[in-house]
Amino acid sequence: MKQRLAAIGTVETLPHRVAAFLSREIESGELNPGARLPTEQELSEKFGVSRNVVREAIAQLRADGMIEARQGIGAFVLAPEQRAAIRIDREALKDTHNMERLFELRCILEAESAALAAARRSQEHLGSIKAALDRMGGEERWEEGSIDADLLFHREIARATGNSYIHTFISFVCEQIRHSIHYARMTNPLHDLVEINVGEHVRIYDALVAGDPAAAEAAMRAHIIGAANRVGVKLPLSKAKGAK
Amino acid sequence: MKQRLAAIGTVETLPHRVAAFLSREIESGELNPGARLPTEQELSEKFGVSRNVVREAIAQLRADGMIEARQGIGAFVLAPEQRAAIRIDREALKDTHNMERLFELRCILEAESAALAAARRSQEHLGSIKAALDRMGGEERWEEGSIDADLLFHREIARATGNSYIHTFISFVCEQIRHSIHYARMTNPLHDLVEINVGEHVRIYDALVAGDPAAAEAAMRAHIIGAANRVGVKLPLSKAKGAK
DNA sequence: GTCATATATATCATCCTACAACTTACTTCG
DNA sequence: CGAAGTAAGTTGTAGGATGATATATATGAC
Repeated sequence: MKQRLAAIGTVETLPHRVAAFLSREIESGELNPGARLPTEQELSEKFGVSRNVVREAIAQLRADGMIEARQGIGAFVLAPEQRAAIRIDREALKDTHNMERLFELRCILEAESAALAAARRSQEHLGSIKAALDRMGGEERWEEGSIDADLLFHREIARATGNSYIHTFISFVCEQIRHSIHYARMTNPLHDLVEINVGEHVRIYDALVAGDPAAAEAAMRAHIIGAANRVGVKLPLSKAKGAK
Repeated sequence: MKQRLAAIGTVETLPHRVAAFLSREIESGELNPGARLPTEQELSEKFGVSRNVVREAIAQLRADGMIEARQGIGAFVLAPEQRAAIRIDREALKDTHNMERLFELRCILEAESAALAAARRSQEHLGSIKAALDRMGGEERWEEGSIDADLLFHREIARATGNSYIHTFISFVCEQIRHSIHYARMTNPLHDLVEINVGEHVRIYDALVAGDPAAAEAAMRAHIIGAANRVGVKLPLSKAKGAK
């Protein structure tokens, strides 16, 4: 009877659950910055787990800069500004509004990055981007493979900017969107096939080859807006300027 | 002799050090994705700490999606794409090149966000942005206060986009830059006073009031390039278009 | 010999206790 | 009244014990 969804190895460990609980309590504002958390012992009693489990949970929050523990005193909630990590709540992404916001962020990041990539790409970069492009169309409709190739295409463009932070941020945002779409398809098999518009990708690639930043940016912007539409998210971007 | 820098309560706990070590080993490629980590016992012996400490360290890496632990088998390094969090190594930011990259990312994020903010800002938003602006100039040269106000100014603009993810990302990047500059000043007191160009901020604010996205974007871009220059980082942005 | 079952082993997951280090508050004594 | 010392509470670390899970080995039936 111990059913297990096992969403790809996410075994939902005890520390993870405790951390998620506390994290939510902080995000929601029940625990304001400066507030002191209950002691480890109180938490372990409250959740019915060992103090060890509580400590592992707190270690997470601490690493993220959400709380600060001071020996002999206790643990305190830190201000949101001093977070040491960005983490996106996947539960929240089930809300279409948040999905829309994430696509908007992605658009901002990728559009300008495409312009940078067009200006800086090397031949080696173009090669790996082309390879991803080929995989995308040639994957004979094996969905996961096409999606992987799609993501790789975007990551390789981010890499071509030569800026590792841009690469990290774009990879992260894309991956969050991928997970979110994956989940949406699990629960609602309406859109059974995620269409990938190869034409849009080719236009981006051509602009990169031509080394035309403005064209690359426009093509990327159009592509992401299109991709959002295809999964049922319409972007309210102000900047659909000079399209097509 | 137990000297302590005590960078604001960062007491350098044992799990933190172990996590940092493993994290570096993964980032540097010594532990490739798919590779198996040493067992918890081996690690505890290697570092001379208890297994408890090792587990807290691993809990961190797990939460970040850097490794995956499977009961009965071991812990394995995950591919960079499946990170669940973005974290920036502050050690790496001591390198000017990385600082430059971070400013470039910030420029991309904030420029377009300023355009969005200009299109969407409410009166309430303008009020809090103005408040930050006033604090910035009026802080009678108390550095930390001015810097706080500066950051608040940028955060409030990000908030005015109405997109919480944009707010989170911009806050995060700005905070990393702040820490990095703070550190640079500690070790190298050459630039003793971080100048804040109030004029640039006013131009951004005026564009927001006017509801002019293009002007807001241009002003923000010019400001960030200027800010980077003032701390000794020159941005190689391709997009200094329509400058002024 | 081959396959299925049972056992042993390795590893992570959790729990428990104990002590050290640190802070705060109280008590005691001058 | 003041200062030093003491006690209690809290986090940090250590170490061992047990449960859960996966792999490898051994055993036995056919």
